[in-house]
Amino acid sequence: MPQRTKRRPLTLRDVSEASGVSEMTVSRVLRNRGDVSAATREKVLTAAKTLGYVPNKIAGGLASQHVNLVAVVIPSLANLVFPDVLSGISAELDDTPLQPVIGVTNYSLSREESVLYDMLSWRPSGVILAGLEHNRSSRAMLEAASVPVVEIMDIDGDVIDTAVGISHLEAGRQMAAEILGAGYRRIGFIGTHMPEDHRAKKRLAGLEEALQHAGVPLVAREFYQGGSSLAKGRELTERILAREPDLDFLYYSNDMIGAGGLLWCREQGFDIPGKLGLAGFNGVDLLEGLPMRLATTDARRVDIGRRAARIVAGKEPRPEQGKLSLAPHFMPGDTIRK
Amino acid sequence: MPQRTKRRPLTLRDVSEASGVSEMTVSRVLRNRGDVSAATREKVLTAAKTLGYVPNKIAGGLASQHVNLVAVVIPSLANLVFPDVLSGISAELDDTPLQPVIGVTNYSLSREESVLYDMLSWRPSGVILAGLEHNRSSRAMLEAASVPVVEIMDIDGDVIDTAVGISHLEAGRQMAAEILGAGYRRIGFIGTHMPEDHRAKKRLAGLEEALQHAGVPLVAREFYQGGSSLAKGRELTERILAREPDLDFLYYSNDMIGAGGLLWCREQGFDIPGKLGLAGFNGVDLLEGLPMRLATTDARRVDIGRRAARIVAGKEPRPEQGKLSLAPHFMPGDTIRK
DNA sequence: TTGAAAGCGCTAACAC
DNA sequence: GTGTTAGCGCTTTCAA
Repeated sequence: MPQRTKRRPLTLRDVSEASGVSEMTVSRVLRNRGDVSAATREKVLTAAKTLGYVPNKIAGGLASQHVNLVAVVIPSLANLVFPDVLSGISAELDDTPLQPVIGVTNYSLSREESVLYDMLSWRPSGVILAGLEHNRSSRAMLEAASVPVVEIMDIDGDVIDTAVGISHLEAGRQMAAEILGAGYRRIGFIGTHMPEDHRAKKRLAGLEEALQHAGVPLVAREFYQGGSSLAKGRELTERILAREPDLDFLYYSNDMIGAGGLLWCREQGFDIPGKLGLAGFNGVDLLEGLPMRLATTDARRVDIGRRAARIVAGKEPRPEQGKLSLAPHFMPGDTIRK
Repeated sequence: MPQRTKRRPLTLRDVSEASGVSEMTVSRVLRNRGDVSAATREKVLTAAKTLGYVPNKIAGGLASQHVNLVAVVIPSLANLVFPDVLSGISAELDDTPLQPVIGVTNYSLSREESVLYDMLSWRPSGVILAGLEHNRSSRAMLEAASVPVVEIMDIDGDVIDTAVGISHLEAGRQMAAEILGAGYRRIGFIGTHMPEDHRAKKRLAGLEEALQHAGVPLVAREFYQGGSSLAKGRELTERILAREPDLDFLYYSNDMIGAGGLLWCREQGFDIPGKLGLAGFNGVDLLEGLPMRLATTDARRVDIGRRAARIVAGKEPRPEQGKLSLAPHFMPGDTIRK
């Protein structure tokens, strides 16, 4: 085994010495800035490659007073929706110098605060974060950061700088219209325990508002804690139907539990969508390939990621009033009567 | 709208002036280093909070010559397995000063190289990256970085510094033993097109080796490109059974396509596990809640994340030979005969 | 087209 | 327990 002395990390100076070109010019070459003759350029590039030099962005960032990072703060990676948002962001950032850095809050506002603090201490060029609900310190930090801040997923509420998302209130209303239009009248809702999930809460509010407007009460609600899974969907569906056997429609707060409910109902021999209609929310890919396609609302996740990234990157202007509202898109699937 | 002058970002100096304490002592307080009297401490903290000061880690990192970041490089976030690995990493890093920074390669070695280059330019304290297959430049960079490098998921191959994972060869052999032990003899394999997926390739090799050893040939293979989904699983299952209708076992390279196959086979009325056995790989949560539990191998994702993080954090020593091998765990489910 | 000087905001090392 | 000094590795600015 070779005696592996702990190398001093390489610096610009090493490349400068190896190439016989000043540090400044080496720096120019490595960043493609300013005019450098082809010959010097070549020398520098060769030297850098030979040495295996990797520039130190810490020093660079300090000197230039800016850093090409975009802080992206989301509640969870386990939730199927966020990878989609991230892929939209990456796609749009790919042809810019900006790079996303992901932080995860686990749906906790205080964790969000500390994640933001850590990320802002790297002085990113922009921030993208999920939701409009943040604690006071987080809002203060974001305002003090004086970089673009884009809140995503939701537009129903107060915006710090810019919001890109759908109206979940509207999504709830839209679903109510579809449910009522299809003739269902005894409707139940299944969702996460509310304090944590502001967007589901807004959808429920939109649903109830529209139902009430039509004189149709929401018959039952069932809430759960923790992550979503097919198993949870089965369990909650069984429970709500045990309590209220004559329900004719179940609106789930996400596709995963909706799919679990769907599988369970089919096994029980329910007539879907004839006697019982079902709908979820998000429009995740997972639904393709289930025995029946669950009705759902496409929450425009990839688009949201893209547009947010475009705004942070300066590819498109900040929308008027700071809100960019995308339209939630109802997808009928096979689990709601035509 | 208030005239919002572009503020100069706050510095230590501002806190120093506001509190009447030297910059150095302010720095000490903010980092909990060295002895500072309770009184000064209080003054500093108050001043910092009032101003809304967020330390500049770029400057800090440059001065201290180190940065509490761990680069985590994975192929994809859409793949259900990586969020699990990441949660293991986070869990173990949570009580250390280290923070994970995620980079995504989209299963491309050249993209891996550029992601590594970018991450190493931040001079992280350690690197965790998926797989043992990297291009020459990537290996060179990692070796030159002189920080702990932990390759995860796989241990069948050459290690740069440390590897934490399971043997996929062994997982394939183990599955072969289970399949043969249950009496299946006409076995097919369904998986991703190989060049991209080294670990699936190793499982297939392990499977074939063990089958061959028992004098049982692998009857059919079906490969696909792109992401995994239930729909893809259905499609491939239909195709392989159209070609080879007398197969009595299907081994899938992951649970998602396995689950799709399972759903399809049930709809076709196949007798599972009687006439046809099925197994996937990974042991993802998704499987709970399907009509039948797919047989699978638990790939120890969370444990892998934890152990890798522990090694990077110095909580546990680098294993001998640089390889930490966890045992893949067969889970029979309901789709293989007892 | 190239180079020299100054300094980004913080912390290590040492003095008091 | 607190302060002073020097300097981390780059880029900005300006001069040549």
